[in-house]
Amino acid sequence: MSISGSLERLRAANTRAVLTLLAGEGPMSRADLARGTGLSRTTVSSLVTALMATGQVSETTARGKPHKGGSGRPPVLVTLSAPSGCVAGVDIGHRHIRVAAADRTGRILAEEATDLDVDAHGPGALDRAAHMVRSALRTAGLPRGDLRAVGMCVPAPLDRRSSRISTGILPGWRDLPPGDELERRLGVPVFADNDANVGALAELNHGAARGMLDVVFVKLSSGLGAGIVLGGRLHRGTSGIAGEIGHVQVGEDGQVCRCGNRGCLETVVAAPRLIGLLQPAYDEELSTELVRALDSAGDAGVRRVLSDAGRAVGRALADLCNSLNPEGVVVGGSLGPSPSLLEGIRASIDRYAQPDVAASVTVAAGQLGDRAEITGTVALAVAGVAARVPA
Amino acid sequence: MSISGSLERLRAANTRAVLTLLAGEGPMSRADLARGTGLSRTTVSSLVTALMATGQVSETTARGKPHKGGSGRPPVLVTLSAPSGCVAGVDIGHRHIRVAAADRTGRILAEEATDLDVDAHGPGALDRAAHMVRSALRTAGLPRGDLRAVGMCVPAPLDRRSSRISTGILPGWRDLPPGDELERRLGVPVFADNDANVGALAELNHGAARGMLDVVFVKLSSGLGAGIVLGGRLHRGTSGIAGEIGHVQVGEDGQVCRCGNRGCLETVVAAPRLIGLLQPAYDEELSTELVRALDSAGDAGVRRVLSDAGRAVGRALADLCNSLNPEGVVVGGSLGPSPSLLEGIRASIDRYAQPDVAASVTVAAGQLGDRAEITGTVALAVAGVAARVPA
DNA sequence: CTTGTTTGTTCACTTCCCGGCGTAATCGGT
DNA sequence: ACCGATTACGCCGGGAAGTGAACAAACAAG
Repeated sequence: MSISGSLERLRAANTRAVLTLLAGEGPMSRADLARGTGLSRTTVSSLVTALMATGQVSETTARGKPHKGGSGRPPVLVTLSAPSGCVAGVDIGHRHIRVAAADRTGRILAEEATDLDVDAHGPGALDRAAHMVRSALRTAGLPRGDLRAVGMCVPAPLDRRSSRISTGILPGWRDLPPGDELERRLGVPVFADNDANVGALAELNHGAARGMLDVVFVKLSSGLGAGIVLGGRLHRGTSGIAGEIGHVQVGEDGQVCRCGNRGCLETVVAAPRLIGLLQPAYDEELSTELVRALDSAGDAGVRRVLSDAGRAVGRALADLCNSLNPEGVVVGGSLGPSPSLLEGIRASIDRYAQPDVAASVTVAAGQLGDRAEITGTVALAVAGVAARVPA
Repeated sequence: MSISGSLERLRAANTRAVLTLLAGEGPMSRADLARGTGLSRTTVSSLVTALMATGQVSETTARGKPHKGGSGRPPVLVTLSAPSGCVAGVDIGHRHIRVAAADRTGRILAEEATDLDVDAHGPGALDRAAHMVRSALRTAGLPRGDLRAVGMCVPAPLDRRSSRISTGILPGWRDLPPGDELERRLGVPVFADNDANVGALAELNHGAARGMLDVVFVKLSSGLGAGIVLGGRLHRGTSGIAGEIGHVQVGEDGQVCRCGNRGCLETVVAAPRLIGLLQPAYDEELSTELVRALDSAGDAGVRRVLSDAGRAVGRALADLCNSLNPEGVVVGGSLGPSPSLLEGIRASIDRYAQPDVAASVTVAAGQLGDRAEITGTVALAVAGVAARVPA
């Protein structure tokens, strides 16, 4: 009836301490683990033998170097064995679906992508996604039964309470809880979130935001969204729709936005609109990749447009930085790495944010490019599995 | 050499669990404590006897009612004995100093206030504050040696790393770390923070934001600042200067602000400026109190000005709500409770924030009025003492 | 007065962690 | 090649903490 005893919880806590230390630092000796956790060597030994019995860790055959330069018995390194089973990630964009199969450390083993007009109707896209997951598992040589969890993202805010897509941003997805739907199709737990949030998670774990505690990740592509990391954890807000930075109003009489308001920042800086601005001046058909290339090459028109867009985004970010005083701003999405965009953002932050706030924030491009989302969904799935009891 | 053993830490953790439960729920029986903490009655008994030996809790003479309506041995309630020693709070504003002496539960026993031009020079104000603390202790009949810690706030952002006041907002306080200075004068630990932050803490603990996890507390008085609570904890940012909502630019060619920019929101809505707008139309000299009274009485001019100010603030808050998706917005400061101001804020949030964000946020006036800060500084001191080992 | 219920305590037992001792393995010096 | 120094690891006994069962105490209801 009552919760399991405190002593067992203590042991569990110590076990977790050992495992996280091991996860963070890589293979180590028992003695090092003892030093790192503050536990005694005896206890660590006991924990490690228990963990070896359940197969969660194993000893490395390769002997490590003695502790401190000098002599001594060489330690036996104990290493985290890759947990059994696998996970998958599903990145659903406006115009693409991308899936990945990965082991439970987050290493991606197979990947698939399709171009597809996702917006139009949801069920078909979800069928397709489920199919791609199964296919990716096959390519990676993983039996379907090994799948433990799936992470997914959609390019729209997701209400955590109804698990529905908030507001009519994505037509054809009304009243369709994407997580539940995919879960029904695949038969394993699905963790769904917004694309900017998983992007932030990816950059936080493996990208430009590694080690930062307070970071704002902005994603600029078809839309404009932000994933906000505070205290090292994703901030989702009361109803889970935090990060809607794209709907700051920048002009009373601006273009009408899909959200229903007028003059939203998103209508000014979204990639399609920027391309629309530039296209008349170029012969070839522009794409975001081409625009980025032209920017790196120093094309004046592109630089001007991207710099202006950066300034507009930076204006909103400056306000947000004043409020949150973050350590970093990471810019992702298809246009994220453009130098002019970054410069524009930096300039606006320097201009509009408080001097001390501006001085303490780093502005950097995302390191994961268009694979940020899929990396993040995999991380979401890995975290989701780890949160359950390891049984 | 090594850290104290895990077992002792376990007992300490369980003791803390009992204490916090007791602090949250008030006097309870040992059996209830066992149910609440998940520990066994036996363990709780053991912990309680230990706590009674050190005098941290005591049994109430008044017997409680049996657990569930029916019969049974009546429980003997154990209650948190007011911890020995006391704390003090120091609220430093632009034009006043207010101090309070309180017991370690946060109950205020004596209070003093002075009007004083604090901005001009820091050292004098700090001397004065230290003097007032000693005086308040005397009035409360507390020996000076009982003072364990002091919480204080200043009306300016405070850099946590240098513990200095950030930027030249407060002239005469440059390079003067207020916390350290007061600590030197009083000889006990001083925990210093920004006024909006402690206000948020106060409303969170004892006011309008009780029980909320994500709240934005805005303080509108001489300046405009925000204290941001996320996940039930104050968010201070990387360098501790989060919440600078007053320096959102609302007009390129606005008035020059003390922060160095032009057109900051603060220059438009700060109380002195609002009073300056209204004064010409009134015979008597206006004060914030009078303005609030006129607003409640339905004075058209005041309502218009406050409503416009609310809309301006609400505009900035709407953007922040879009980013953070909080549960509540609490408006404090001398003009906080004005109905027109609140209406204006609510209207702007409804207009400019995403519909789902606006729908999930409550806008309310602070409940603590001009005593929010002093309550918060006391809470800061209480928390600061509790964080140390109870020895 | 008896019965039932809830509380709080005592006791025997288990779980867990720690320190010390002994053994294993390697390095550097002679 | 040998020997001390150093580090790593396992085993054993001791101590600390928590738990369940049993028991006395205090009341309400019948």
